[in-house]
Amino acid sequence: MKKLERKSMNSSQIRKKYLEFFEKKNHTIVPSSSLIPFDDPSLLFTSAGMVQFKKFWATETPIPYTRATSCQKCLRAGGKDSDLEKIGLSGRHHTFFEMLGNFSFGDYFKEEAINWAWEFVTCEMKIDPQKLWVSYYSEDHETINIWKKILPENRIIPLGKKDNFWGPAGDTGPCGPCTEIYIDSGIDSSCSNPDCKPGCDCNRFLEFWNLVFPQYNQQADGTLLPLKRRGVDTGMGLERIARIMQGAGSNYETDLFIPLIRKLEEISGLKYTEKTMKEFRIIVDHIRATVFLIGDGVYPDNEGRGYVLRRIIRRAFFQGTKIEINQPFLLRLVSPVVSIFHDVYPNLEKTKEEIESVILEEEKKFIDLLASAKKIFSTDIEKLKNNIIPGEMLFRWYDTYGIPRDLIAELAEEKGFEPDWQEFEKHLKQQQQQARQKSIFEQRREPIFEMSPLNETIFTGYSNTEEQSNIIALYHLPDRKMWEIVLDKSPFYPEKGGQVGDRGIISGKNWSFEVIDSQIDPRGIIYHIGRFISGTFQDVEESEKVVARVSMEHRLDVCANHTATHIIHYCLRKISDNRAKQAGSYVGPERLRFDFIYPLPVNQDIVSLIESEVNRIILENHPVKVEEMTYQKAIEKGAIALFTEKYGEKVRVISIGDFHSELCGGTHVRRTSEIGILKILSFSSIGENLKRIEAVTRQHAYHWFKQKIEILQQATAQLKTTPENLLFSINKMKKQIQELENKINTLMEKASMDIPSTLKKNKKEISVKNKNVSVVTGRFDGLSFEQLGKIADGAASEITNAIILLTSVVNGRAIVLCKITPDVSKIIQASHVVKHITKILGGSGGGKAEFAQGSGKEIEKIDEVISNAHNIIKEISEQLN
RNA sequence: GGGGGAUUAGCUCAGUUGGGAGAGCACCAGGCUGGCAGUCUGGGUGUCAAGGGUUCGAAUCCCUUAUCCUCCA
Repeated sequence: MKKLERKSMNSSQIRKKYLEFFEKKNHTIVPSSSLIPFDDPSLLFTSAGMVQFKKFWATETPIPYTRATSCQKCLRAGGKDSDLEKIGLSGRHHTFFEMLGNFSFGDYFKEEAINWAWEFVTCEMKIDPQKLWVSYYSEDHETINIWKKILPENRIIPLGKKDNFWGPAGDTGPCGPCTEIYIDSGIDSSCSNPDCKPGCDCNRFLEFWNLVFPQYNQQADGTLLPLKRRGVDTGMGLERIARIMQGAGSNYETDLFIPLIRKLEEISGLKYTEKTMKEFRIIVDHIRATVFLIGDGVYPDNEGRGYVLRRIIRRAFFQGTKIEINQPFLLRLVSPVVSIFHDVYPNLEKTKEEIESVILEEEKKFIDLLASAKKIFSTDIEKLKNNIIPGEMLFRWYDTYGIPRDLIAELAEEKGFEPDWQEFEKHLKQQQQQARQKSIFEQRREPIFEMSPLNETIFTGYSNTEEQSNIIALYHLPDRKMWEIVLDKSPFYPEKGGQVGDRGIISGKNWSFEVIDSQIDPRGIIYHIGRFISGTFQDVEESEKVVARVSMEHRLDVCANHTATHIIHYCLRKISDNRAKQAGSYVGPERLRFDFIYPLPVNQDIVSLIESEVNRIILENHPVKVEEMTYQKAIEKGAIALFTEKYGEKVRVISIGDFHSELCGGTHVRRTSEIGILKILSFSSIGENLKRIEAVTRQHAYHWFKQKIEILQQATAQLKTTPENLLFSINKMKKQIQELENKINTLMEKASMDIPSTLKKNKKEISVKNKNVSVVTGRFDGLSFEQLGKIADGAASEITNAIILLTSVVNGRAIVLCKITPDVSKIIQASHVVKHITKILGGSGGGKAEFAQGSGKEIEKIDEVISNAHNIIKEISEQLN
């Protein structure tokens, strides 16, 4: 066997060889960034190695290195590039995977990139060059000329824009041609097409390395301008190269997956065979994604990233039910995943227990959902007249209740029903279109002018709140009726890390502009959003000199709340023995919100303990220090980091006194006493183990106290007492009320003894449709509907064949209530009587056969109506005939 | 970001064209039993998520907000 000439290599060795190879070529080894893109809300997850370097190509601001190499953890499971549906069907796609890459930012280009890639594959990996094919973008002549020097032309395949032209990531930005390297796994795995070659969807040619050459900058109008800092961006899936190096049939039969498959065999009692392959693959793929997502701080949720995680966990669990596992089991796969990766990603070991408990909770919830799904299915299906389930019903199950399609299909088959999937797809498509259209509409932004290229805004707001700068772009936001200004230098802090964007004023020669929000984009450009308060957009000149001034009041409030947030975090950790963990925060000018994971029950005592601790620290007037240092150094010094990793730049560390420090990009007060005072307004549980504290500081706290004290003063004034005696007075009053109520009840009971005699006095016998009926009337002013109803009930239990008609005057209106005993109600209905009577009284009403009510405004007619009731009722019954 | 659904007693949930707020469990009181387990009798403990509107009358219909579930992006 010739295959054995190449030595099998495990995945750790491949990672190491790759990074070392490029390090020798003067690349800086950059650690993998988090799966959650740092400062990039446009992207759901890190989906490629280049994500953390994106802005290095787009801008011309200084960068720490021009060559980099990394092994990046990636997730493609939601948003723009999702592979979720492909998992299990192919042996080469994953939701979570690792991508090896080398990058050039305005340094080397196609020639070196291609030659080094070839050298690595053939010399380091020792792959037989005869088996390698490549593809290139058909219009990229540079690339084909380089390849021609390396391998015969019949193994160099041109492909179109769809396959071999990359980007831009959004509508604008860096993009360029790419070239891909494939391995031919032999004619056996080919499709039947004799013309089979790279680009074909069958299994013969496996693409494993994509070299992208960002060289253009796409403009909003679609034109391609040359990129000044053009470069190289390559990506090789670790799972694919491992498969090749280990001679495996698919990515799943490598050392990255085998231990997981073995464990799953043990749990399910089934073997990994052709029959169970799909389920096994989906489960082991998804558990990796789950472990890494939770490890990077994502929790199951009903929107955004958390929602993607929830779907992944549920899909995996559902596959489990197909191989007859019906209890929580995914958590048992966490340990094997951690064992595979703990060398490369040591933080997994630390969060392992938490990952397990989050997964268990989610599995339990999903089991509940499946149970309720079955209930909904059987109730709805009874309404059907034939055995076809309409698409609308299918869609409602799926869309509203989240019942998985597969489950619907299973249940339907079990009960012998036929789902109309075609109609279902129509509904789904309609929803997709609607969502897409709406989201495009929301983001309309019309440029008035825009300097090119647009560079990262220089942020000066840590030290200054006022800045002389130049205006380099102006946009109109027609949907929000607002404008956006971009400056070359800005003191405005843009919204990030939970802290809201600064507000303030930008003034030019003939205009001034109120900034109500500041935002930042992935390129680091700060947008000042707001309205013109004098002048209009036509008065703004390109490159005009302006003065940008941040609102001090706004900034100070925000700073106080941000530092207060850190102190709350510190106190929570102290009280919980470091078990509390920040899950998110909002730092605005009026209030702050702090969400955290806390595995213990929290009661009011703990909340007030936290509040007094925080205020003690505020009063102790500790200095708040800001330092810049490397990430490594910060962690060594014990700073708390919410985001696990970030590329080699310096990070900011905020320290309070000598007891707490935290990585943070936000703005803070200089000493804790500037916070003034902190009041916790609410403490609530917002989910499984997830708690929320809302608090106010500075004048907002003062106003809170002031308002409460005013209420207290009003209350004491009303009760003619002092705050100290307030509780005593209230208790006394309560007792008095109780006594009074008892008295009233006694009186009512006495009075009600008279009611039957009153009613009897007013009883008249009439004949309706040859049936003897007693008409009983009464007027009890001041009694409510409810009380009249009770009287009517009492009367109805004593008199047979009765029509009871009661009235009263409440708030100047005549209210009417009618009760008719069951046998009589078949002849004449209470609602008819009430409608008729209330009409006479200038009102209306209605109800059911035995009971009805209504009201009218002409109270002077009540007595007449009552004394005439038996006649009126006779009339009604005759009309009905 | 855009849809669909939900929110009713401590918990799980019913509530029909708008017409008197309900069930089971839990809870409280009393009885039976030597004690426990148990059981019988009695008791509803409620801002129908919040606010506004329509109506003689709203848990129910309309609008706004909050929270949760779910689908799509």
